Amino acid sequence: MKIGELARKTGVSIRSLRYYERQKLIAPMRSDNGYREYSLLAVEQVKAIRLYMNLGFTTEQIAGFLHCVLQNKEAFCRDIVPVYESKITELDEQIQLLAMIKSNLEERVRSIFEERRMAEERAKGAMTHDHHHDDGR
DNA sequence: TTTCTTACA
DNA sequence: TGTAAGTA
Repeated sequence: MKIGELARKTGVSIRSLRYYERQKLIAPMRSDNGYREYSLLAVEQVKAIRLYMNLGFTTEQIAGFLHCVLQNKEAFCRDIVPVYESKITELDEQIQLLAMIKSNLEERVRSIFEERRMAEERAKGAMTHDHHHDDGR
């Protein structure tokens, strides 16, 4: 099938399909006219690629274990485990970073309300205490 | 009409 | 990733 058909069957844009090829995730043949010719396997291949990209893996990482995954259904791919583990630690780091950003924002909100309270206190105090301001003379 | 490559208001 | 350009 040609790229247009594969795009329809997978829901992936033609642009992305060509990009995957550049990233060595798929290797379609070329017909005489230079058009990419995909086998029927391409459909599941692209779906697998989408799956791993959605899990946050880079195209480079995917290129590494894709073959094994497509044939052995992931269970017997030995070199895929370390990739998963590194991804997990990476996620832990991101979680920590996000936690810091979150607490930072929370702190900002607290200080805003704090300042507001102080300002309101000052305004209330000014009204109760009959302050006579001299005009200078 | 579809696909190809290259390049970017 | 989309899209325009100029082909084959």
